[in-house]
Amino acid sequence: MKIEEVIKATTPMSLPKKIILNIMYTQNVIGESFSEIAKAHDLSPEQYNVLRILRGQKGKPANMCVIQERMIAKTSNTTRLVDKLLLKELVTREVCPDNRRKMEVAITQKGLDLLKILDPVVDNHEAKFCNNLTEKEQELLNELLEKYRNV
Amino acid sequence: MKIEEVIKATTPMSLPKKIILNIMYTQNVIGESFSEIAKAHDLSPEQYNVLRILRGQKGKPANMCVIQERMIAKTSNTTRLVDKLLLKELVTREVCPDNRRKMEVAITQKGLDLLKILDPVVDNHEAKFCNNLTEKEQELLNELLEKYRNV
DNA sequence: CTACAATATTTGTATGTACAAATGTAGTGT
DNA sequence: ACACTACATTTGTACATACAAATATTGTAG
Repeated sequence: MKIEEVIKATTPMSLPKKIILNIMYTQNVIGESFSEIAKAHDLSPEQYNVLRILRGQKGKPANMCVIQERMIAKTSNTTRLVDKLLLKELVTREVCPDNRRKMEVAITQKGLDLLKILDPVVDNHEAKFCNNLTEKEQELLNELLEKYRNV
Repeated sequence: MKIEEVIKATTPMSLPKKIILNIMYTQNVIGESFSEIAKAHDLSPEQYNVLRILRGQKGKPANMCVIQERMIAKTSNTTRLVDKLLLKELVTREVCPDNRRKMEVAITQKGLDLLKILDPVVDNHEAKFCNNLTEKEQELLNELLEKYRNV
């Protein structure tokens, strides 16, 4: 469906407006699809995101500001996200011995196991949207998005 | 900046994953930029969205479900969005005489005036991101996004 | 006409987000 | 040592979102 039909526009729109709406709406479609996946395992998308970042640390714990800077939505409240993950025993949180201002957050085995289960589901979710595009088109889309974003 | 640098990825990612993260992150960048614009006029992005939909009605009032289906984020709570706009006297809300289950929401002159002020700012915001792309590339990006989304 | 399903909207509740202020710790200059 | 600034995180508050349940109205089958 074209974006004009999605929002049932009555008058023609400029190309820049169509692109913006298309990106906003596409993100929404992706986000809702991913929400379902995460929710089925009692995670919010942002909680999943934190777990993924912690696994990327390969054993090393991450402190709060490291997590924050690696998140997609930079304005999330990391403290409360980690609180929720703690309750589910998917992460640990300890004061950093070298610098007591910092916290060391690490993923637990239970957290790693959960990610392992989710991996193929997430891969499939990511691949699903690319089904209609050739490899060449995928590369092009990726390049255009980066060019577009870097104002 | 490439998306790998944005999220400071340590290991290489698949193209489908890069595209998804790129769309999510780009939406975030656009959204935060637009939030500032809306906020400067005491509107949330979704409140602006409702006003824009109501103006598109060209005088005809819209009922709640019409507003809902034209919004980008379909899960917003339209009742409470309209509540906020009512308080600012940017819209009116009345029971529909033909069907008392429905509400008729219409934009006021004050609302139209506000949109008029915002129009050039929003146009500029939309155009800004396209600056790096040729007309041809813009068309291509738009087409690829629609192809991508329609799973 | 009555009971029941369908439609349109509102409300309640839990959760998430945005942002400012507060807290606690570390580094720096005097 | 002292005051001061910078840093890292947490907390408070208002607002937004997700989703189920409640309310009110209309349409419909028997």
